[in-house]
Amino acid sequence: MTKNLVIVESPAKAKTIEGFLGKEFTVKSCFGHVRDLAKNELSVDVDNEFTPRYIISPDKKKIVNELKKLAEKSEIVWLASDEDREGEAISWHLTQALELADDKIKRIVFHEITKDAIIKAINNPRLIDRNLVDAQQARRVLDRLVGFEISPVLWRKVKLALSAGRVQSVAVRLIVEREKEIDTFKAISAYKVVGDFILLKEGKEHLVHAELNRKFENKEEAEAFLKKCIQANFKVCNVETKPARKSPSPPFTTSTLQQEASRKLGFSVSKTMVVAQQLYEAGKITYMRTDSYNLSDLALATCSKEVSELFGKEYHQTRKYATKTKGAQEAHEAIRPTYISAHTIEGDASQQKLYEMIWKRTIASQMADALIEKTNVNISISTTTEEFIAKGEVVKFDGFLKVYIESTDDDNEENGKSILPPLALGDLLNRTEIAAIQKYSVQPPRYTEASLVKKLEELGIGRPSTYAPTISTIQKRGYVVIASRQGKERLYDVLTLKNASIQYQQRKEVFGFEKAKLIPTDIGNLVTTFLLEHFPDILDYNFTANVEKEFDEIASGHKVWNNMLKEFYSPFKKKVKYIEKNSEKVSGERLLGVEPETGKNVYVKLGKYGPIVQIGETDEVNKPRFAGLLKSQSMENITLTEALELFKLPRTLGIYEDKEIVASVGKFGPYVRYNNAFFALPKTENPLRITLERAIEIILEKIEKNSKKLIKEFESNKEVKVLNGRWGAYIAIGKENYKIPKGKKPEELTLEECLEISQEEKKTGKKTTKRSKK
DNA sequence: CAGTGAGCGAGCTTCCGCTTGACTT
Repeated sequence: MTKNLVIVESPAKAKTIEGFLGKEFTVKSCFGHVRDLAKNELSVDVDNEFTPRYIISPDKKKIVNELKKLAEKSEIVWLASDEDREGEAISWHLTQALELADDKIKRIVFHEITKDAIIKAINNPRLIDRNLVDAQQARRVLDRLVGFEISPVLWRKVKLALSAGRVQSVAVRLIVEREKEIDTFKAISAYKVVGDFILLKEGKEHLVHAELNRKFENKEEAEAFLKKCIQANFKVCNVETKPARKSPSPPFTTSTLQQEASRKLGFSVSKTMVVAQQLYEAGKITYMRTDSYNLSDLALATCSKEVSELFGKEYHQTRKYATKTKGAQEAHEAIRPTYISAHTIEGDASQQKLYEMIWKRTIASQMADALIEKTNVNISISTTTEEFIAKGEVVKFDGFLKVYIESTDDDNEENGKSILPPLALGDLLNRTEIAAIQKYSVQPPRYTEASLVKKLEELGIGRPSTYAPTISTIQKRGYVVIASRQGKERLYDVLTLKNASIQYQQRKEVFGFEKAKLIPTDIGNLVTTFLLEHFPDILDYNFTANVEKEFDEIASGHKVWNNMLKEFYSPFKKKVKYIEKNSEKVSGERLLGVEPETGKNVYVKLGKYGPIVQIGETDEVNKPRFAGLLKSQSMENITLTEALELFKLPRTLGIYEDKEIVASVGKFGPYVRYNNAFFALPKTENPLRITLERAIEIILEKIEKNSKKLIKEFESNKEVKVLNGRWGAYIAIGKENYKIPKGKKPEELTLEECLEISQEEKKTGKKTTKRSKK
């Protein structure tokens, strides 16, 4: 019987800490919050001091019971949840859920998982900070009020099952507004001039590449300049060398890890988190949901040793980074390898790549600046005052660059920062070619998942644990999609001076191509417009920052939490009621034109199940006709011709083996139907255009694939099957499915083994998976 | 589950943050 029960949030952490403490301590994890507001009702008594009604979260009942039993047998319960607002609340909820007496609990905190830190924490227990808990309650209740009051307004005024929230609505707004910027963006162009010269020195020819120190607004000016160059002499008129230094980036936080993994490894935000979680659970890295740049003293010391041994003492520099992130809570360390000495790890390719990146970033953060020598050489032109400038860069001491180079979102800086030939004042240069190239300004880039996270973090909106879920929520609600945009072609001018003649040329370039970016949908646009009109304060980019200030005042005891909520709620609720009563339903209806045959109006608007086209008026005796838009179309861009075409569905494509093939769009997207079965069309196919041949191909493929679904069947018991599913092989018995234990080959399973596995899983209480209803 | 889109109105949807497994066209 142990005397001490320590409760932390994460099970991996519990395991590590148990090793540090003696036999007298049992360490358990509560898996985060154990109580919350009930899911399907407001659960806040708004007329009575905003008293929350908490329940034990259904998925935590088991763990709460277990902890309760252990707590009863213990003398002291050490509440060791994270040292931040949520962590403090978790501890307080534990005292309530486990019914712990005040004299039985001790609250302890530590920021790093080292033996010293834990022992120190145990020796310095404190009480639960009720002010901090109240700040969390204010945060929780505010989010509930915002979400559960505004969402129903959207159901009635826009479309069913939509949602609004302090974080998600602002995230969507960012994407919507970026798209607007792109729509209204007008590219302007200027002529950039680059020159190639030859330097003759010591019998050798050296090539010098330089750029003019100004741009020209139009072709005429550019041409006039080139003409002046025909007779000109080019001479080095200034050589300037100055030292510069580059410093490494701080070690990773959740958000910077997501950004860098996206740029360097092409990982989605959620993939990064899944892989990081695996590394964490395997004990390879520290906790992956953090906003702190801090490294433990132990980590600093081992980095110092590692750098010195690998590269020499002169490469090492101890650095501590201060957090500049708004609202950071810094309950953890930065993300770093648990053991710096492990340069690589075992694991799958994703784990290895992500680990290597974390290792390099951590090590580099404790390395010396790179020392660089930058050289600017000015080249005068005898016939005019403009000058060419050649830039060179020489790394004198590589420092941290030996290990790690951070990438940026706009990796298109091409202008050569290379080594320059030995240019000296007064050197004469021969021109080989001077070109004036028309360059267009670049439209703002659409957000990637990772760059959206970066923006949200800058605004102090969302937390490390919610970045990935937020991105998936706004997609699930249909506000945004991840899609690519084809680039468009345009011509640009190139004027080239070679020998004594100027050649004029037009070249083609593709611009605006973007791959896998966040793009708003019609619904995203409509909802954002609606919310901006009626709830501008909540959609304000500073809303979170402002309420955070109030949460801080609650935490410091200068404000009472339910008073803060009262101040917010009274005007807010009034607004909600007013809108319910006075605002019209929005559908984004737009008149496209008239149908030629009938002269009836053709509209596009948001219907109950998504965007639709309507021919005729709603109040006519003859009901209007409707057709849904294709996924690739949008309410904003659809043309009358495209809209009318939609009414050609369903389309009969032809006959295959005596049966008709029909293409159309259904509840689940475009499909072809054949022999009473449905075959979903891949994204690349359009039901309006698909040919009979292609449809047959798709049908045969699917039939082929289905035949492979069955791995094994048993004569004596037809109920039992081994099937191939999306996540590999599984056993299906009637309508229940069972996992195949690791180490067993699906093809070799016998009927007896299958039944045994199903019995086993039922007994261990594992939830068997039933076919989802509906 | 693969043809809905009016209006009536039963019963439903929805937030953010903390944590892991379980999840099967």
